[in-house]
Amino acid sequence: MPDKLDDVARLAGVSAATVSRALRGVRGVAEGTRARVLAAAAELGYAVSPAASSLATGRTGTVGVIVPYVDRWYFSRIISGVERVLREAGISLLLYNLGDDAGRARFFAEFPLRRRVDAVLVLSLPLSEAERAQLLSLGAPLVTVGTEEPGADSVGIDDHGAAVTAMRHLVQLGHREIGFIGETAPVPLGFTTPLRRLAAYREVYHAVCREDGRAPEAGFETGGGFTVSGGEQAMGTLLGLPRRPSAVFAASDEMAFGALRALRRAGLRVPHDVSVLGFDDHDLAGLLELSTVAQPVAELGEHAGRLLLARLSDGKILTSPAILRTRLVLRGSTAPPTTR
Amino acid sequence: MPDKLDDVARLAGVSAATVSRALRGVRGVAEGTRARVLAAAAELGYAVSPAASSLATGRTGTVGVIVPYVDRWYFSRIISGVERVLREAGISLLLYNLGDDAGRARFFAEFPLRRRVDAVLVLSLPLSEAERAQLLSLGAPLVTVGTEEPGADSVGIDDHGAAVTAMRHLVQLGHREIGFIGETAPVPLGFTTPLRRLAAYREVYHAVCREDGRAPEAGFETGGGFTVSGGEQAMGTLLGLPRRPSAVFAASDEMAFGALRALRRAGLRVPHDVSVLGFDDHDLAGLLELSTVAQPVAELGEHAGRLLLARLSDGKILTSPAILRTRLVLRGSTAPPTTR
DNA sequence: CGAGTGAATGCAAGCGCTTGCAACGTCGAG
DNA sequence: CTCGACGTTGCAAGCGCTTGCATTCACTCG
Repeated sequence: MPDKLDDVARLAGVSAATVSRALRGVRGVAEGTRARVLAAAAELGYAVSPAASSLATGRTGTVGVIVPYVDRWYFSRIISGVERVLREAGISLLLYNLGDDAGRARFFAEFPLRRRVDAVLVLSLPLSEAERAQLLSLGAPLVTVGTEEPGADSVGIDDHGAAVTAMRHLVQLGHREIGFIGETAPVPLGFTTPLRRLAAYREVYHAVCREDGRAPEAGFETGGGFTVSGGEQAMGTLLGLPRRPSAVFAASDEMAFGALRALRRAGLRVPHDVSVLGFDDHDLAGLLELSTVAQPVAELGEHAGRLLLARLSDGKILTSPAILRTRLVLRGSTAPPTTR
Repeated sequence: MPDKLDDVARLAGVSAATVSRALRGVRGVAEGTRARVLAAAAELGYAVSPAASSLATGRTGTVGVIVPYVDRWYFSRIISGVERVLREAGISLLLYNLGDDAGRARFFAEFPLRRRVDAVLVLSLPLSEAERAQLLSLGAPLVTVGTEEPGADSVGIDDHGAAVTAMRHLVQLGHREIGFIGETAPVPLGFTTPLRRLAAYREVYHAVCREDGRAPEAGFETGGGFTVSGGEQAMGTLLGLPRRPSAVFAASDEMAFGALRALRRAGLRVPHDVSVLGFDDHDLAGLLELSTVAQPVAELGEHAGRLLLARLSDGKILTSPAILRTRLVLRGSTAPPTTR
């Protein structure tokens, strides 16, 4: 039984319509009246009912954020960034965590954000034709981070370019035998980021092999599931190979951490025996002296938030995706190979 | 212009009232009718408008989750756990990130969840009298994780007991000079968890000092802000002390990680020169061979989710908080002190 | 001085659902 | 055969806002 618009109206001595207008700052209300209304509202501690307002206007003051995982470093940072800018704009954030293919299927089947949000943000998730259509059918702006979708604004980094730079660094150090830890097909949830990093790896590694006049080692491409333990296993696989790589490029720092562990357990020293290069610049990368590709994760989130706000107010969609800069951070895990 | 209840009603050849009842599974609708309605709704891809429904019933199908940070390991895991169980129950999660005191003040001033949620979950945040009153004034169930509040259900761990166990482990190994890395007053956002762990530290450490007939080193209590870099600095402080501790108990793994780094930089070996014990069992604790107190973070979140659902359906509040078990995980960062 | 103008305000009709109550069979019991 | 009970369904009144349109009023201008 909280107060309603009418209570405020009565207290301020005006009609409900005027209160509504005054509270929302709509023009057409005399200054004095507005002040009186505001005072009355403050006195009663009144706040409009989002449900009623939403029913009347069709707007919800809420955006839906769809994430594959919330408890991974990358995603939690992005969410944090988005949340910050939305909160400052007075917009609430409805969080939907997919988790896996089943969760994803359920989400799109039930589609809980129907009529619940004014805009949607999708993180790192390439959409199927049907999913995109479904999302767009909401008639709400769609923004993506890390993927590009027709009809959506997007922010991201140049995954391919960044990975090529990373690989070139290893090559320049003198490495010719470079392993990769990423994701093996089928990639969970259809992520394309791992594929882009893999493609960059291949491009550089295969070029090196061509120069050396030999075939690329097929076994050098391993999957680590973007987790520490996955990375550890993948490194184990790499170490079991007849021809061992002298350097490893991991598509995420967390996998690189796992690789470091596997190496340590195997009694190998980094970077003396094997160089390791990661991707992300995770909080702990510095701690572990991991060389890596830094990407501005918090900024990605904030930028996405700003894109949402922009789309919410003017609705225009940017023609090209915003690409944020990455940079190679060299620490102690990469060095020239030692001849063995 | 999505379909509305009436469209479904027309298609099914019944009244809107019947559709409403059929869709929600309310008793009092003939089986055949219900089937027809469901079919019609499916055919149109109809879904009720949450706003309208909420306006009519007063329920929102949403719970608000208030967190101090989303991008810290502990919180992101909890959120993930909560989200999972809520999602399975078809409930949406509105996320509010406080960030700092200013954000907290703003949150309670604007109080955006007023009339937006059916229940509220507060993570790790001790509430002021006023804040608690404000939250309870929503008339919605309140659940907390990591704190206890009158009028709220809660889940947590036995921080004090767990920390005492951790400290005793160090003592049993033979350590008498034990440093602490936690939070120094004023604790940000008024967290009490750091204080409980500090109290446990003192209890054990002071007892040891009494046995040895000497005064506790005041400088042994340092603050690391629950971050890696904070932990690193704190360890630096500890190392600068005239009498250096032979073991350090960090109130979080992330601070322990920082401590490890400071030690490595100082050229000291763990556990040979200094033992380090953390708290959390962070994903990377294994990687760094950190001995720690494991707490079931995901379970805390899931339990909180279940508590919310229970409160949402029957409204009864548990008399006592649920305490989940912790356990000491011994890895390679703790060992008996070496006489120097 | 009257008509015209524009700003400020109020009226009332929705927005799309839920739900108490009435209406309408149908059926079994008396 | 009548009546009451019961299971189904529909009616219509909200739920608390927003907003197009009408109204009122104070001015300005010719």
